[in-house]
Amino acid sequence: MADLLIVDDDRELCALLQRYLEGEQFAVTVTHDGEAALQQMRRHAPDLVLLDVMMPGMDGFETLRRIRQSGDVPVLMLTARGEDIDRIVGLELGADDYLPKPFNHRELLARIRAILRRGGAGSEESPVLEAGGIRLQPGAQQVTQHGQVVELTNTEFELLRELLVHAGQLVSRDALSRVALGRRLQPHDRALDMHMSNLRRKLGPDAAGNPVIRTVRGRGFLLEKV
Amino acid sequence: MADLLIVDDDRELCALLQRYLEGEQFAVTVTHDGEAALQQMRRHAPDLVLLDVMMPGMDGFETLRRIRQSGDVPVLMLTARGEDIDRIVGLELGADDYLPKPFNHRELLARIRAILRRGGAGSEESPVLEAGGIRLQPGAQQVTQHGQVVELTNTEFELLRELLVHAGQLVSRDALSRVALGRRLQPHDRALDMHMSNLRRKLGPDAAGNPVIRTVRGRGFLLEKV
DNA sequence: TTTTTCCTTTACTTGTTCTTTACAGAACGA
DNA sequence: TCGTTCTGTAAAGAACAAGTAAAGGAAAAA
Repeated sequence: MADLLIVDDDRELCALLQRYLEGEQFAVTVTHDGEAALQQMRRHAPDLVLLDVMMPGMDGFETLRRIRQSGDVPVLMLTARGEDIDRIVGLELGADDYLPKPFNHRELLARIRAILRRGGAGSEESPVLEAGGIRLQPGAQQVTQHGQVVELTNTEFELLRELLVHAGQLVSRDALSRVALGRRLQPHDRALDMHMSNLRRKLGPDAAGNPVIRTVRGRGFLLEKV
Repeated sequence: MADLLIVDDDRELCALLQRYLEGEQFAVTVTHDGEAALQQMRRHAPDLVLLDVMMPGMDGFETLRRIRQSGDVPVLMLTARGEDIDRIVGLELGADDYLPKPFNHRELLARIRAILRRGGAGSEESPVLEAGGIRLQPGAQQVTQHGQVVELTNTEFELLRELLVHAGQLVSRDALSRVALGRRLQPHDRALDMHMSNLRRKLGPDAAGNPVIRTVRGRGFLLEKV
């Protein structure tokens, strides 16, 4: 199956990941810094790189830049928080996806498979998401609704992205919080609701006057596919 | 059904949990420290481990680390609320979920089921259930009857789901109570009847004027397959 | 620096949902 | 038939989740 290269200075985490991913039938190589990663890649080109952002020495961004100079292998960034996501995923650096730490291993697996599935050769722009008259271009960090540009903040963008990825499907509050806010949902944390509120205000109701994003009380939200 | 392993030094709590979960048709094994848990797992691999964090001797973190060295059975951590939650759930330690103590049975049950479901078959999209002109889409959290959307509360939704899963077959009152309300049916507990009543009102009678959900006195209910 | 933008928190409001209580009618057994 | 038990449902209220205005705060931009 596919060759993965993990780059992370946390050796314990690497070992854990390696064991888990090997159990999933991947061939896994591990390095603990950017230099070693680049060397390893010269020896053998992996199908996908899992790259930590926070590393001593050459950090994830710099490593990614160097990786990009020599090829277009798909890269999945492991980030500490929700911030900097645009720079990571955007064209500027050209990562294929990111996953905020801490993440669930099943989630990681899903993303790895998604990346491998969609490109093989990578280098393609992440796919445009579209549903209910809303069009989201991940690379351009831009959203249009019926052709009109909608200005969103990063958090709103991530929220909408997650809802679009699962258009028509329920997305739990916790999942949204983790993806957009980079943390698990705490009791009494109303930040998610505020972002949701702002997002809805910017999107406005659909043709029938209903909100585009449906609330499922006690469970989460979902974007109507229409 | 599924095998659970409970690891907690509080024997009283263990006994309580065991009784409850066995009532829910789980096969439950109990150990009171990490060593015993690992031994037990070597004898027989459970489908899910409920692991207390605070234990004398090897604590929950260490036990989890050891569990992870030998496989990736799902683990639900029982923890005091507060810090470390990220470390617990994140990949660093690799728990699948956590539940702050004290917790109620219903919540525990929901989380256990969620973990087992997601691990079971990578079932991203659960199948649409259909019978008697009623169509229930679990992912979209939506029910339609003859094409018309029927607005249901979560409890009503769970009741209907259970009836649809066993369409044409008797479902006991106790089973319904446990699935939808998260508790055994108590004497004089009329909540289930109220939800049934509301559900029936929302669904209305079928073409022949009969209720869609038939009562079997002293036993339970069943949804006519038609 | 100041300004601006964005995220989060607080506080309040609203509306929904679940449960309990109470009573009436139906089904059952004797 | 009569009394008992079970079920249906109306009504009330308790508990709770979600929407959002406004203010505080932090970080980026000017």
